[in-house]
Amino acid sequence: MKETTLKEIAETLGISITTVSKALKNYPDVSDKTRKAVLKLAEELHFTPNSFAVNLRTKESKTIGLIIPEVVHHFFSNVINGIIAEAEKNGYLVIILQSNESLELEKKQVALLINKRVDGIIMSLSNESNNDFHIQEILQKEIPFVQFDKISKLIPSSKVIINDRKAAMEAVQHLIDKGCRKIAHIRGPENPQNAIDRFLGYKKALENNGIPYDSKLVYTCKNVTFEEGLAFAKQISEEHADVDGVFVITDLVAVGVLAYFNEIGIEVPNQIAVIGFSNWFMSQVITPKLSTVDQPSYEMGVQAFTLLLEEILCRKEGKIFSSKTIELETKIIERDSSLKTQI
Amino acid sequence: MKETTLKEIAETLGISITTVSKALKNYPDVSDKTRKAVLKLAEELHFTPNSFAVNLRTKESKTIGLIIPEVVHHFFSNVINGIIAEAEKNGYLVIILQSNESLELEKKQVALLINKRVDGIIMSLSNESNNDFHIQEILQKEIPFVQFDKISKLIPSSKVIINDRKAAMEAVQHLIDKGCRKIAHIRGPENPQNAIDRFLGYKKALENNGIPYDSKLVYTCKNVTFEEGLAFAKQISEEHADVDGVFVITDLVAVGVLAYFNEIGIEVPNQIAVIGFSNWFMSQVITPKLSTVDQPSYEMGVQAFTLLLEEILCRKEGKIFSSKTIELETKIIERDSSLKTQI
DNA sequence: GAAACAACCGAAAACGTTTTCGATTTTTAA
DNA sequence: TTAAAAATCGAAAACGTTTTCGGTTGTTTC
Repeated sequence: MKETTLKEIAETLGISITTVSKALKNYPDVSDKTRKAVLKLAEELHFTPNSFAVNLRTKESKTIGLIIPEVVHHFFSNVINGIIAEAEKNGYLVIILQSNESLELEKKQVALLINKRVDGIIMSLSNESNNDFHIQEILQKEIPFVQFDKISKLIPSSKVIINDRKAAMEAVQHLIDKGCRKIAHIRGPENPQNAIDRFLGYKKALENNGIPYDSKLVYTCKNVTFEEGLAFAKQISEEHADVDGVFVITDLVAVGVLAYFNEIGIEVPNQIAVIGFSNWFMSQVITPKLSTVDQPSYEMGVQAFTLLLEEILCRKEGKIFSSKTIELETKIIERDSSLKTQI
Repeated sequence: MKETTLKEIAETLGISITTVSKALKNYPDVSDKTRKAVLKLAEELHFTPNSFAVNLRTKESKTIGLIIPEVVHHFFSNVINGIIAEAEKNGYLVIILQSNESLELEKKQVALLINKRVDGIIMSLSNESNNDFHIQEILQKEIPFVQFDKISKLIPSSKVIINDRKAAMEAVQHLIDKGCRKIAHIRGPENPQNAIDRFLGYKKALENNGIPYDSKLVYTCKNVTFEEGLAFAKQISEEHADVDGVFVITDLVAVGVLAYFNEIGIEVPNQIAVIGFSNWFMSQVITPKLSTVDQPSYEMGVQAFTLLLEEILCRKEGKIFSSKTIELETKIIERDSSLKTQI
């Protein structure tokens, strides 16, 4: 089960290790004759360079790390998909870790990746996270770093984002256009920038249309789950019988809202219209089909890796790197849950 | 940005690299005094061993590879979750690759992982795959290897599976118990063992109940998608108006079936009952709620890694390894789509 | 025929760690 | 006091690759 090495090839061919290595890497100072011989033998013996040795020598592993809050999540698994695909296309492999929305864990994961000496890190912050020490360490060690989705503006790095504020504004405007006048908002936790931005977009849309903002109509998720959707839908229907529209932080929660409304016989969309966010697959198969905001998740993954690779290559050449932010387009998906037939 | 090395510590302390290394690894032949000094300085300089060098020297990377057909899939992302969690608990990281159900790609991914010299590989085969050369290579190089979910019985390796035949039989029996007498089956592709086994379970259940098997009632998916669910539901309703139950290979397809039946006004479950497989999250939020077979996906991931680790450790000690198969329990989840109120 | 040049090759260092084995010092036993 | 045993240390090899730099041929030019 011995792996073939340069040394073996060199010895059977009666030449030096150096020449073998150069032949395989197409250095100009090796004759065609020996190059051919080396290539032939290498092929026969199924030679592949020992990546451990290559890593040590070149100080790079062609591996990147990805930290996300949760793998089992339609949005994130799509992003993973994009990152893996683009990474592979460029000869990189991806190590995936989960923070489970815990700052504690997130710190540990970062430490693990730094220890592994990955060539770069892509990350969506956990809810509690901000510009903490573990992030500082990444930056200070000049490890290429890209944030996406849940980012912190305080962290100077490349970012791939959407315009959450604008997208939320459009979503709420859509509800208003369909005739809603008293719109509740189920928002995400306090901390993450995108929860804040979506909330601001909600407020702005109301303002644009001369609808007074009422903080009692805003409900704040803690864990952003289906169950919270159920619970808040109950609260809304009990506390504000005249609400005629709900804008929900993400589809998973919105589906909970629909489930509750279905159960107690509140008619969606005519009595209360609902719009979600992210365009999860399930939103098109539930009844009524959920209107939502489409987020280009796969594309976000692709772009995140692309930015990371730029930084990796730039730093490798010793140049100073200046970070970039890419903002991708979102799109309102109109489905049944917001299409009131009567006003 | 220089990383601290053993050499640095050795020089500032005026001792040898050997001693520093031994002190850090608690070798017995270093005095308490020097050990303390080394530990203290290492702490101060934030020393962490260069993993590239460690890999080269120890010939292991504490990294495993995972190849699955598709990340964006409720079942697989749950398995990923279990594998990552258990791996991390044991000091291993996970590289994830997708085969996209393509044998071609799968071969490439295996080659990549072998090249990276991962310590082991966990894999769910693509539909086209069988005991091909790339798998042979894994076994022949004695790389620890575990199959799960879509396995090939021809490949001698550890496996984590469910009893698909039994589970399918129970699912169909459930339909029969609820009053179904003419049951269609939407099955998976020809090749994969679990599609075959579920089909056999379907047949067996009919036989057990004296219901004649009719091959015209069996529809075969190619890509196992929502859209195929829609299409086959249409076919079933048009070709066999008297079908009163459908057993579907997996929830994603079953949801397509429900969507079509909902659309054209076929009443589920009273007119046609439906049961799926895998217990996807979405099956509990659609209308009617989908009855299904619960598969312990997270646990499968945990067990898969556990088996892999066993093999890694066993081989490390040079012992010969004998593979194991773990079969996990499934459970029928009764929901609305199969609970006929009239027969 | 000498000088200049090109073409080809290899020795050796380096990457940073782990581990064997022999050397030295210190302690214990007699 | 001396011999044996224990405690402590370090030199060196090894893992397999990449790359620099100098050396040896052979070829061209005047």
